[in-house]
Amino acid sequence: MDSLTISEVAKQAGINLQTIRYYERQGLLAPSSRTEAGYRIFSSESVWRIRFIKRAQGLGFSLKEIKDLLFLRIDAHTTQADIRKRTQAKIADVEQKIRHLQAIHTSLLRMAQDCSGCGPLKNCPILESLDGKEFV
Amino acid sequence: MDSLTISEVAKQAGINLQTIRYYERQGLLAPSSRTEAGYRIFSSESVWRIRFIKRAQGLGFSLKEIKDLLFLRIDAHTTQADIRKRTQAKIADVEQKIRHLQAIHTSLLRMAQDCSGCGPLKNCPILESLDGKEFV
DNA sequence: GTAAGCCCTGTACCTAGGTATAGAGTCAAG
DNA sequence: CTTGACTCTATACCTAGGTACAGGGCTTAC
Repeated sequence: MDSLTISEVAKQAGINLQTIRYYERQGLLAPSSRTEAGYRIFSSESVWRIRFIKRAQGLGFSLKEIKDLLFLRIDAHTTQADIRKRTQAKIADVEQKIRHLQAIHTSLLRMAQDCSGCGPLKNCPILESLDGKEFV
Repeated sequence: MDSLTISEVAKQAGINLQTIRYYERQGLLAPSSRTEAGYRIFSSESVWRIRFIKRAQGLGFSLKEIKDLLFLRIDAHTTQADIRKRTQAKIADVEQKIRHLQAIHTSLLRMAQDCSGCGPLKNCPILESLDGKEFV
């Protein structure tokens, strides 16, 4: 009752069947065994693992980083501190992305504020900004 | 003196030569003419246009959106209001991305704070979060 | 025993924004 | 008149994260 076919896993995890095979190729997931005919057999743990992957992706981890996390987890020498360190690196990463987007946001806002929304196009301050006449 | 070869444009705009041909294929840029031998001839305006593209990219516009902006600009019926509207749509887009990253940031921070950084791995609150036992 | 509905592998395709390579033609200097 | 630097097109390759399809093999119910 704990042995699932690939389509059952896909359905339970809410994921495309092809994606499961893709994760297997990427080394993120493996069937616990195969039938004589070569059919993949998964345990319900695989469903958890896919959910883990999806949550971590949602938090901005790449598949490669997630794979690292999974292997860290399996490694007997890994400590909570290791996992915490990865998480803190990812926090710094996300903070960096936010700062970048905020700089973009500021520039766009300034451009839109400078523009009255009327007047001839050739005097459009937004396009002038993009032309680099006064914008860094 | 206003007619440049592709490699001169590439050098002046600080961009890869192949990228210029790529932009041409994408309809973002075109040589003003060709020599008899088929060599592209650019005007120095192309250098400005590439800078425009690079600035707009830096502000989070995709090449497709930039192409739209360029065509808007050429269209005689376009007004400042049209350009302003695009810019405001992009502002909303950037704000959305910032909100998403901030939600990620909050979750990651909470996970890291819950984790003392010591203790056995099997009790790691970060991994528990990712396992979905208490985390949305 | 056969048809539907699974499953397998391998390969190609997709977006986005390029970069690289192959094979051929052109141009200018010595 | 040849050599090296430049250009052309076409095609392949790259990351990231998948998705789709072709051609075949199981399995199960009728």
